[in-house]
Amino acid sequence: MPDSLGTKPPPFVGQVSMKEVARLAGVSPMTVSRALSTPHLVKPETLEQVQSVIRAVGYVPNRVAGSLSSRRTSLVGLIVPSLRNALYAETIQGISDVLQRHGLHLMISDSGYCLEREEALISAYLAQRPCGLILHNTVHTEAARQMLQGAGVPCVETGNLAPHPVDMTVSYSNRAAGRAMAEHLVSRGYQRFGFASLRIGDNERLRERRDGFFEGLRAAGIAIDPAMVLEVGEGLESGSQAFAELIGRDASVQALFLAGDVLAAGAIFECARRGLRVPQDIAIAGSDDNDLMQQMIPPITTVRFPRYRIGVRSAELIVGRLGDETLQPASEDLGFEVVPRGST
Amino acid sequence: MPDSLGTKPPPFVGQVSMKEVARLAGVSPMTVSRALSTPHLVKPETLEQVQSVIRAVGYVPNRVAGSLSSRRTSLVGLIVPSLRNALYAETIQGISDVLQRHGLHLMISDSGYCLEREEALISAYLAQRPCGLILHNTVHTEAARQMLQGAGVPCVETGNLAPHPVDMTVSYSNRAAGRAMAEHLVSRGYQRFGFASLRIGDNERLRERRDGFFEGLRAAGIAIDPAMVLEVGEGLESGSQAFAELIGRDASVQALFLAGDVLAAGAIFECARRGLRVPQDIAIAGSDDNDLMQQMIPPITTVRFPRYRIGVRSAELIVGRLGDETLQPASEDLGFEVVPRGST
DNA sequence: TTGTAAGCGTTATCAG
DNA sequence: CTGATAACGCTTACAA
Repeated sequence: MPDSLGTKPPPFVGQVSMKEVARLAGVSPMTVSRALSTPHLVKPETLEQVQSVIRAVGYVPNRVAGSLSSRRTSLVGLIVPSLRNALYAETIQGISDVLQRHGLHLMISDSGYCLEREEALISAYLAQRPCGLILHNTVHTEAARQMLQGAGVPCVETGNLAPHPVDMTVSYSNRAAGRAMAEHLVSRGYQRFGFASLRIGDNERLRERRDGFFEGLRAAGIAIDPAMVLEVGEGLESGSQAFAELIGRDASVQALFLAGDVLAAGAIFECARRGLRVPQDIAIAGSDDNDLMQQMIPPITTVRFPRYRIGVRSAELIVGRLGDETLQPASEDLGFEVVPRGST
Repeated sequence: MPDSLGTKPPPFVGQVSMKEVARLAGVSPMTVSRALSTPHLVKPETLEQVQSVIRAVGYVPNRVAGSLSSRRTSLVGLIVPSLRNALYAETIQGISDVLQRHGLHLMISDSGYCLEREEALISAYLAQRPCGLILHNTVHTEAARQMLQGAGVPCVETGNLAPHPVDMTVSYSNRAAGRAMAEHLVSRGYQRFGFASLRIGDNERLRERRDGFFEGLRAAGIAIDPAMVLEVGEGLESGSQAFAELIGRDASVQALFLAGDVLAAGAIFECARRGLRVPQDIAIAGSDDNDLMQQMIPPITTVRFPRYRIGVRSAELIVGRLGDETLQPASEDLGFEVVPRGST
């Protein structure tokens, strides 16, 4: 996969090695190593001496060598479906905040919602011997599962409650969220529903959310017309289109659940353009709360997921495992919240 | 900085080493190495033999060892001011897309808009011996500059046209963008202006955009009242507040340039709530185009920056340098575009 | 508190 | 086309 990037004498930072620092400081390399990793075990004067040489020559330790020797890197790998999506940004920030506090570094890639690409990435990441792996996905290829299981690297799956986690999970239940939204809408008295989401494909999270929604409706004795179920692309524009399509198919529809991305906001914009009143003429609910949902006119009823917290807990589980390898596989359900607003 | 994460016998993926694979395949480790990196240099039958052992035992090469030996990693470091911000997401995606194509991996952190934290991150990243570094920032501490210069690692600065790049730059001119927006608004006939941005602090990009705006107004013989210049927090809500504050200070203001984040959209929402007509009662312009700006009612005039392209070109410059170390420092201006819409 | 010795698992190099 | 050998720059383990 990696194409060759030239084979000339490669660039390298280390003009100065630990050995050289040691020589200049008149100590052994081991003492320099200690001065860096366990300064309290070095005599103050020696420490001072070493540190001054380090500063003088601008020595930057080589973690590649260090990692090989100690058999431990400071890299945590993260694979998300998409980097563009603001959705994942919150989680990434949570992960990053925790890792940074612990001197760990985040390696990140996107699978483009493709399981085969995820598999390739997992393999490439394992080659870097990361000290942890976080996957925003709970469905993997068989090969990927095997690699993960065999690797013995702490691994957190997130984005959905995984029934059979490879190792650890931190998430919320998309199915329950969908159900809860159905219950909310039913409780408001709506009877005729429409549903749109991003393309589901391999996306277990969306599938669950949708199925949960249908389940909730069924529980209330309501069936949704298959013609009123849509998959569309990303972006506000798609939300507008989804709205147009659904209302075109059944003008008497009373409530739409537009699950994912900012589809619901796009629908509200479309309503405004058409002069439709929300929720009097039609109710609209979304998922993934953010300040746009809150600021829209009317503000949009959504399901809120604790995305930042999920990032934080995912990273914390990795860090915890590093500190204590006997920690058992954990599965955390961080829940969700239906936020009722003016749009329903 | 890294706090100790336990010192027990560390976890490791490599149940199987190259040596072991070699033994099982009845060849030397070097042949296994070649089978992996330069398969065309290995006799087909030997290759087949080695590959089948690799599959059988699930061997995952250890890139840490490989990197140490070859003195070359496949890691590119990226430091952005914030991971949350959708702004950077586009650029990150561009970088990631290119790196992935070349078998490189992205290490990412956020500096939280803090130069000292950026410095610490640069140092930590250099310790990983990355094959490239991308900084979404052009102003650094003196120590950071020195490290970067001494490191000899390909480095791209972005986010603003750097007058004195450490190595390479890929960007657009925030100053020119500010000026262009001033010219646009002046050309529409507005005379009394207000300006709000996120907190500027060490953020050279925002400072330049603001100064460019003032410069453009001055060039048209227009002065902006210092009381009509504001700094606010992030988010739509802040945009609403900025609007409220500015209009409160001078009800006769005709046009607002809300530079940064989604401030302009927040202002438009506030107008809607107050029943003000845009642009008849007041014109509003923003920066950083995205589909929200486009979908708002009215759609918002903005400056559009080629954020995805910037990511792509940044990564390409790194990759290019890896392939040919004699490539000279490049500085690319990818420009920007004022997108006139209904809000002005 | 410091030092010595022995790797860590690859790849560069050169010989065959 | 294949192999032997010597690094790569650090840390672990043990000794002094």
